[in-house]
Amino acid sequence: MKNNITIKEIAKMADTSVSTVSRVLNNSPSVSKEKRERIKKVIANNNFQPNMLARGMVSNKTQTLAVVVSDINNPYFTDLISQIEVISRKNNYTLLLINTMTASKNAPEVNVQLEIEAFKNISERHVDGVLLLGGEIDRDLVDKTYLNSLNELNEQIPIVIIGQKVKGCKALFVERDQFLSAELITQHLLALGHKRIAFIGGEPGIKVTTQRLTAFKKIMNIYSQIDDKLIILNDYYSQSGYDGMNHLFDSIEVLPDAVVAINDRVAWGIFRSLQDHNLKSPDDIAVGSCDSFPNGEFMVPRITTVNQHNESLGKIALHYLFQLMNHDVLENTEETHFPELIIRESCGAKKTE
Amino acid sequence: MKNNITIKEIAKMADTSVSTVSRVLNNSPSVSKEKRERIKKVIANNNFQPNMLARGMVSNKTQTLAVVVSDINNPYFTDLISQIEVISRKNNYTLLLINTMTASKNAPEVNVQLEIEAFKNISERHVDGVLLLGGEIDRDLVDKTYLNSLNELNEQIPIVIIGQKVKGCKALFVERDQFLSAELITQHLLALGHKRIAFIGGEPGIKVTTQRLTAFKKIMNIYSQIDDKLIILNDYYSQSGYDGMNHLFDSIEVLPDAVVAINDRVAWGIFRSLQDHNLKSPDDIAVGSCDSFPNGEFMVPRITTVNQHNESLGKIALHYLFQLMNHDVLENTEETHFPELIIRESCGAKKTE
DNA sequence: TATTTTTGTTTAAGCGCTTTCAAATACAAT
DNA sequence: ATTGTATTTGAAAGCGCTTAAACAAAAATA
Repeated sequence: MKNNITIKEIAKMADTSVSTVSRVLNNSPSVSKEKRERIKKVIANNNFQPNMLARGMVSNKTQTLAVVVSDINNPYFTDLISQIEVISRKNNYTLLLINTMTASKNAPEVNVQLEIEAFKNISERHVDGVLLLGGEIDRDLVDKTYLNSLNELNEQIPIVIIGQKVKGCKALFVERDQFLSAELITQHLLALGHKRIAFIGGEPGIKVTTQRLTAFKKIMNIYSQIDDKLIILNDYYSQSGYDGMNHLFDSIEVLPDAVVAINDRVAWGIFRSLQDHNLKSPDDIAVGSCDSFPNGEFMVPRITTVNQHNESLGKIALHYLFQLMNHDVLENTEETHFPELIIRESCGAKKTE
Repeated sequence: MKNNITIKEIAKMADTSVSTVSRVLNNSPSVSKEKRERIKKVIANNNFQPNMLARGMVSNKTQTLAVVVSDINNPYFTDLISQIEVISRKNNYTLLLINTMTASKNAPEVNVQLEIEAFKNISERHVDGVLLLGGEIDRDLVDKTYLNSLNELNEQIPIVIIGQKVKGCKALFVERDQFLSAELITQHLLALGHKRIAFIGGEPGIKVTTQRLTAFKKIMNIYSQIDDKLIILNDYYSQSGYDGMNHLFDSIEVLPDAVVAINDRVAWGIFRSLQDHNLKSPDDIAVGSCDSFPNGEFMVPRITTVNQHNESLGKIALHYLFQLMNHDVLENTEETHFPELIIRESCGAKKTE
């Protein structure tokens, strides 16, 4: 492995001092034109790359953002990350990626420990900012030790969390309205004449699930009634939708008219289960979802779902993070998006009694 | 933002020298038991985290691996990354993520430039190793400047590439057999009695596509014949499959018996197109794919595809990377996996003439 | 008791940069 | 020539850590 050339050697070759070279590297003004040119030439000829560690030591800036994500295999998160990556790169930041896999059902203590270690790691690395996407913070009851550790990191480095606000957490939150999304799809199904509606998917004890389920129940209580046997939680994957729907077939006498899935992937599993029982959506059972995933328009049937405008979520989060990093007074972005119903096929047309 | 405590202050508080504190941090032997305990206590009480930048400066180790990936929204890559992340973390490495988005069809020069800048960034950051997943390296004709830049980085930092070997590239390659995967699915379709077979998806000029297409043609030439009008390349997404199949409906008099899709996502688009034309797979047109994606078993119809054993690819790549980083003599992993046909529903049963 | 060896500790140099401060040079105005 | 001012430059300190080398104290050997 080749040793890297240093600023010292550049200085020697350009017959000047280290400080002057440093000045041209940082575009400091007070360097004479000819000297600047000469130094630049030497830098280019030798393909010199300043060592960021050394720079970071003195400037206290690493040009690095940490992204802590609970499940990098979830398209919702990768979508966010790719947004974040592009904007970061444009602003000269590189991402440190930490996948805490909280979504996989480890024992809660394990997950907590994993994330706390991530915070420690981040602290040691002196990144300039932190983005937290999902994980322990999403639980209805956030672990106390965890919260302390997060707040402690927040004293050192600004943190922006994409998720639902947590009491006692001092980081900045960027929220989506999880209630409204579930309300929209439930209302839509009711408006189409469906009465007996199931709710499938999502993990108990996780805020998103709790909030969507609460909204579902609220709307159902107003316009119809709830059958608790039709509520089946588990997680956010297709398997969960498949198992959930199969369970209904196995355990219920009267099937529901419609199903609300926690997201499109769960809906996918539900479609598969329906097909296995020679039933079709929407003709036999309508299916709507609360969270639009890519390629929903190619599903069979094309899925009716709720778009949560994830496309600008990363941008907003970074907007705030950069402001925190600059110690700016926080200034609102204009981008407040409301969830939006995407009507396709899977809920069917108006049902005539 | 709180200032971090330093080793110097710890030393003062523990009434000892900086070097002794450093020794207990690094588990060096020659520290008396009582002093070690005392120092450890002070460290714990003050929640001291050694500054990794400073450590990196002197040790020339950053405990960081760079992952350069061309499309983080592609489940194939996120799957790899999550494997890589887990193993790295266990070995005390954190990932620097760079998404070059080559998969999006920028002008080639733009992509090349983007990756070259990524290499520069990586070089500045003095990471300990680099993993390259897709991108420019996947082209049939790799750009010369790009290759130079990659080789140059490789002089400084060990690089492992998951992809097809490139002549003149000095990094280490971990390959999958792209020919065999396409052969398997093509043979399977032929064995079931299908004769007129289309090939949809993939990007021209990209190695994976070229190799799979070559294999497809080879097998077709032996057992049947090729109709060039049935070969439609584009990219790797569902839209591409949808458009491709629609194009066949619009432009061809005699539809094919079967289709080979470049991957499951493209197949998904094909299914949607078939449905739009009131056709069904496998009954009307059989569809097989070369590259298994998660949840294929929930598709309607359940897709017959080829498993390329991605589940151990990341592990193997890291195995080699760690060896390179240790300047070990390269030692083979025992894990040579061959692609494997997963027979589900979408190719149908044996066709009777 | 003197001498060597072992063990524990500190001092100091240095990793590659940035930045302060003081010195040197240039130029203009007197 | 003399002074004042503005512009360039370089020496040196320091960022937080590791580590080689020097030193001191304790233990082992003669």
